[in-house]
Amino acid sequence: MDSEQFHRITKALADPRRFNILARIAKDKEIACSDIRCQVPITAATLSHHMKELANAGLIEVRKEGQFLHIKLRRKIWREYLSQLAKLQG
Amino acid sequence: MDSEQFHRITKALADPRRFNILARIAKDKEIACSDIRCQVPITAATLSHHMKELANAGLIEVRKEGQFLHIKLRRKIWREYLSQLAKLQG
DNA sequence: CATCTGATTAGATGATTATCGAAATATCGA
DNA sequence: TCGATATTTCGATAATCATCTAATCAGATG
Repeated sequence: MDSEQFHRITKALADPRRFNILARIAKDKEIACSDIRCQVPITAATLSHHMKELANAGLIEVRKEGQFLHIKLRRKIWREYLSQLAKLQG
Repeated sequence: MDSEQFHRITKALADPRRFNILARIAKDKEIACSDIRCQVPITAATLSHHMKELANAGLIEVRKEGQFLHIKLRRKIWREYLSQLAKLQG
């Protein structure tokens, strides 16, 4: 993972609301965007914005099925991010 | 670690310059603020600001000795943060 | 005491960004 | 085709924040 992506991820996590959304995504193998909206009080516009940030950071995989978006955590990237962070410790 | 501190940490890491400073701190057992300034091009005011953010997040321990500040990574906190992050993975 | 050096504070500026409402786009079902 | 639902885009606003300069504080040393 290059340092650019690393920092994009770090910034993507920095907003608490966005982090919580990501945590929600991580709970399931896959979740629909509309399901997230049922569980988190948030406007569609704002959720769309956060999704774009998470996708931009490479943290999620987005699959479109009809009207719906299905979201998955990219667990391999997440593990890479964690091991990158762990390097700080020496 | 409560969620408030967790989010303070994620925000503290979100600025690349500040993250790099933290990484520099982590490299040594302890480092003087003035040494950091020799190694990173940054004004004293900005460095002071970043130190405050890192301290506020609980990531560093600050020891004053005469005119100098000596900075240490709080490795226990860092480990706690990592393991908190790892919980996302399930 | 005068001065130098390290660090903080205050105040200002510019950039980024989270948020929303409204309009637009897309897909489905009747 | 019409209406309902899901999502995106646009435009605006408000808040946050990184950065700097200048001024100040604190400790060391002459």
